[in-house]
Amino acid sequence: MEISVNLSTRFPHILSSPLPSSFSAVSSLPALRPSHNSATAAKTTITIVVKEQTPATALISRRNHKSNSYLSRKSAVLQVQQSSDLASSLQRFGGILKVQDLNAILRHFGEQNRWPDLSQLFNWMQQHGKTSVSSYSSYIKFLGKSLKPLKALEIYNNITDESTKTNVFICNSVLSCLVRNGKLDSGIKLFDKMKQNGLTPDAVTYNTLLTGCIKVKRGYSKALELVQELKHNGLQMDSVMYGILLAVCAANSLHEGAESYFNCMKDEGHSPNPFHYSSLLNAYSSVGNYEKADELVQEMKSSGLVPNKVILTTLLKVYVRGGLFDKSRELLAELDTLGYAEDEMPYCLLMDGLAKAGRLDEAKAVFSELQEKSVKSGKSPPLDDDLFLQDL
DNA sequence: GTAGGGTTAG
Repeated sequence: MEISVNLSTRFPHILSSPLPSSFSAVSSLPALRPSHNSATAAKTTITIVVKEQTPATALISRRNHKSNSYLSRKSAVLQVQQSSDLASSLQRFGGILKVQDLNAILRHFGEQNRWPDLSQLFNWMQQHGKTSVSSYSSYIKFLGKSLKPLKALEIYNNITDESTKTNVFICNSVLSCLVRNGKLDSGIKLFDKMKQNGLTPDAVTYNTLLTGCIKVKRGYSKALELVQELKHNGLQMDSVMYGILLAVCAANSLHEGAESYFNCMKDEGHSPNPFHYSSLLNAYSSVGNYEKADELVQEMKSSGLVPNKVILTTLLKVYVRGGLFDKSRELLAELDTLGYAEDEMPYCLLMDGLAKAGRLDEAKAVFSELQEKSVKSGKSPPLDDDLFLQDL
């Protein structure tokens, strides 16, 4: 079938109107671009060949339409991401961007640590009603990364919709933000409120809070309470959870507890990874139990894992704590050979142990060795949990 | 079309 259309009037209208869905246009639309020279344009007759739609061509048509729309949105996403003037580019492209596109830009800003752009975009999205659960969970996560837990709480507290406020992704994101910034007590208090409001916590929720127990006073007992609660809620311990618990035990010098979790984990069929091994080793270091440490490293090798820098440094710590200074020096030499002694940590471990044992000359000798090499150092201390409780 | 993970020093 072939029809002729006389485009004598109202070009823009014709061009902006979609063809009936039962037809697919074969002609090239750019040829229809209206001319400002109305004298010539008015006489233009264009032949459009149309074919009856079959299910197959209908599918292709939909795909092309979807693809074109996707491409233009994708282009707009890039324009906004690369724009030096976010406000004007949002004004220009914001209209065609879907919430998922804006979320992608939001994540991009977050991954690039572009904090001012991140907040500006989120504000725009809120003002234009273009947010979803994902927008909140991403934005709050990045507020945590940029050390702005108060801002995250403000965003969360301003959510009025009940189901959004108890959405597990958003709740986990807020709790993670607090824990990441050293606010475990505030996090646990907020967690209780969230449950009262209807949150059903999942394994991620508990792992998030358990992580906060590692570097905190009374962390072990808090962790035990959380474990009891998650089991009561029918959730199961997983490999990650065991990893966190081992770290909690190690941080509290509880080598028996660590051993017990390690064995439980294996009994339940989880294979320990280097993180599990290093935490248990670290727990052994608190009592200088080098026999068990050596045994564990052997077991690790037998399972096919190669001891890495952290494992060997932790083993050094065990030897030092156990007073095995000759063995320690041998291991330090091995670390050096492997290129694992480029920072000051292993030297500090050995010097500290020697000094505490009153072997100052030997400690000084290690210090001289350290000075001869170009070693690196540096790490900032974490933040304190201060006035957060009163905000909750 | 979103959230979470554990390791080494003082």
